[in-house]
Amino acid sequence: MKVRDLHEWPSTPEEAEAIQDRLRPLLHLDVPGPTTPRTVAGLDVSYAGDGTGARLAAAVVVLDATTLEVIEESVATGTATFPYLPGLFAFRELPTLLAALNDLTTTPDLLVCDGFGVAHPRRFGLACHLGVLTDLPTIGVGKTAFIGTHTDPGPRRGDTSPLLDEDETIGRVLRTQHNVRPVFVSVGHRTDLDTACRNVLDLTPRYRLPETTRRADRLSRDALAG
DNA sequence: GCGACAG
DNA sequence: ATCTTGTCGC
Repeated sequence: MKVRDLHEWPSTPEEAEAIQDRLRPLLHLDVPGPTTPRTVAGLDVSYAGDGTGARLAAAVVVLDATTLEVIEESVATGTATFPYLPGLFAFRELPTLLAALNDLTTTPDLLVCDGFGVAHPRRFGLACHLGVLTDLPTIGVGKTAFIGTHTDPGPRRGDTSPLLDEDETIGRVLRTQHNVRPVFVSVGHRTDLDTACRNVLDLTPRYRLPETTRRADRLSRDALAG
């Protein structure tokens, strides 16, 4: 599929933050999202090593949204060119993820990202960045808290509580399985929070994490190994 | 000023 | 993310 060019690349955290601030106005937020996507892609990255220079493998797995069967897979390997800094996490994974997306013959109706969308210090997490670069609907599904405050949602699958930053709703804490630790859902691009949570529930018939990310996680892990 | 801090 | 044994439970 076609991906927007990565024209400039930051060499300092300050430049990275400036890029986020410059791209943020390109987001389409609170527009109706894909309620019944035909295909959904999961993205994930595995690492070998630490800091800059770590080897990494980025995987994209496209599933049929109805049957959850694999339609297409893509993996790319590379080297981290940016250190891990909370809030700038995307700059570590973006180049390799885009390479994997580029090799896709399919154009997914929705991208499910590891991490956050607008639930981010500058409202521009990985899911937002990938959304602007692909112009596809994207959502972020985080496994642990980042920014914002929340109360625990009820114990049943489908229970939610708002993720708040002051008075602003930046995401939703969503229980995907009964009595299982919830996930953090936030919108990235071209969708709304209700649709995003609906999509995540549709992708979690059995496990805590979306089937898309589980598949991508395995694929990226295997790619690093052999 | 001191911690906390997506993956 | 990754380093890591056994263990409890469906």
